[in-house]
Amino acid sequence: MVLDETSTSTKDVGTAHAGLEPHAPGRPRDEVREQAILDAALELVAEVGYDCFSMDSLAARAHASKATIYRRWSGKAELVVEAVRRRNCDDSSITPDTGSFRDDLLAFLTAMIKVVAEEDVALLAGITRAMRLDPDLSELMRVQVFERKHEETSRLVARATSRGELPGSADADLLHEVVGALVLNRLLLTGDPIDVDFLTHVVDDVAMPLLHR
Amino acid sequence: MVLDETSTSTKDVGTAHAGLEPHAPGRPRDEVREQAILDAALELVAEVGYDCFSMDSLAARAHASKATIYRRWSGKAELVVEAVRRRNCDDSSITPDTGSFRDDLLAFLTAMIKVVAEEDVALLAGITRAMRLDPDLSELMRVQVFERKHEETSRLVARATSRGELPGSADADLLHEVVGALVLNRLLLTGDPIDVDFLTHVVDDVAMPLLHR
DNA sequence: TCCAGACGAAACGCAACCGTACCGTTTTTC
DNA sequence: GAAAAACGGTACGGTTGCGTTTCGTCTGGA
Repeated sequence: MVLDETSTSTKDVGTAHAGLEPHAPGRPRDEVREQAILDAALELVAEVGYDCFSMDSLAARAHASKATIYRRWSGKAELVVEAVRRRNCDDSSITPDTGSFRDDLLAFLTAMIKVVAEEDVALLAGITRAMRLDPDLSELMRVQVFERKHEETSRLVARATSRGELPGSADADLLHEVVGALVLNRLLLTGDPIDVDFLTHVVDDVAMPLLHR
Repeated sequence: MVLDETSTSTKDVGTAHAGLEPHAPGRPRDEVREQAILDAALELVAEVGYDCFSMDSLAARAHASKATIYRRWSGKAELVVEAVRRRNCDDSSITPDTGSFRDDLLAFLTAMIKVVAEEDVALLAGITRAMRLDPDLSELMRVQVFERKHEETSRLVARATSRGELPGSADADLLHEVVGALVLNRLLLTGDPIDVDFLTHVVDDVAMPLLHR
C-alpha cells in the first residue's frame, strides 16, 4: 500500500558528469533539476508525511514537470528512498576537546541537536510508518539519522578512556543506544523541547553514571 | 490537513443505558455498533496508518453504514481521538513480587511487552505524525501507551527501597523514562524484536546500574 | 545546422475517497 | 397501530491523486 515496487534504479542514463559515454543523442538531463526534486521530496515528507505527499505537490514545489519526475523514478517509493540516500549530510563532525569527557559529550550533543532537531525529526515522524513496511528504508533512515553519530561517540569514549578519565569498562555502544533512545523518546513521544536542560539531564543523570560504574 | 475540526461530541443522545431521559422518540442507537466501529478504527490506524485509512474501509471493516458513522462523529479526527480514549485497557496490573527487585522489574517488563508489543506499537507508528500536529492526541497516546506503567514502576521501586534493596536515591521517574525510551527506540527505529534477551539487557545493563549508583 | 531528447505546462482517463442523501427494513416509544 | 429514528446498503457529485500523453520550447552534440 505504501512501499511496493522493486527499486530498479533508472539513473546514470545521460548524466552530465559522465564524459566517457560514447554518445548522448539529445539534450542531457539537468542534474540541478534532479537535486531540486529530491530536496523538495524530503521537505514534503517532513511537512505532510510520506503517505500524504503527492506527486503533483512535489512537481509544484520543485517547479518541475511530472514528466521530468517520472522520467527518472518509477514512483514515490523509489524517489523517497533515493532522496534519503543522497540526503544532505554536512557532517560538521567537530568532535570537541574541552579536556573533560563530560563537557565534550555535552558539547557534541548540543551541536548534534542543532542540526538534527527540526530537520530530521519531522522527516523521521513523517516516514515512521513507511519504515515499518520497508526494512531497507528503515535501515537507511537509521543510518542517516543516528548511526553517523555512533563512530563519533566511540571516539569520544576511547579518548576519555585512554586519558584515564573513564574506566576501561565504559561501553560506548551502550552510551549510543541510551542517549539516542532518550532523544528519540522526547522527539516522537513526549514532544518536549530538546534543549540544554534536557541534554544536561541526559549526560549527568544517565550517561555519566552508566559509564562510570 | 490531518487533524482539523473542533471536537463537538455528538454522543449521549439516545444511548441505551440512560433510563432517565424523558423520552426517546425512535429506535435507540446500538452501543454494540459504536464499539465495533471504534475497534475497527484502531485496527485500521494500526494497519494502514492514520493518514491512509478511509471512512469507506472503516465502514466495510465494521460492517456498518457510513451514515451510522457520521451520525455519531463528524469526521476521522474526532472518531480516532475517541477510539484512542476509550481504548481497551485491560490493565492486568500484576505487580509481581519475587522478592528480588531485579526479577520483579524483569517480570513486569516481560508481562508488559506481551500486551504492548504488537498491539500498541503499530498503532503508535500509524499515529506518530498525527500526534505531532495535535497535542491533545499526543498527550492521549502518551498516557494510554506509556504513562499507565509509570505508577506501577514507582510502586516497584518504592517497595524495593523500603526493603533496603535499593538506595533512597533510586529515581523511579528516571527508570521509567529510560526504560520507556529504550523500548520505543527498538520498536520504532531499529525494529529489532523485543524479547527476553533485550529486556535482560535493559534491566541489567541500564536500569540496575542507574538505580544503584 | 540539424535533430534527439530534456524541459515546463497542461490535460487526459482512471481510481479512490469524502460527506450526503435516499432506499427499504428493523426497533422502539407513544 | 402509527410515528420516529437507527440500521445496512447503495448511489451520488465533487475533489484529489496517479501515471501517461501531448504540446511547444529550449539545449547541446554530431
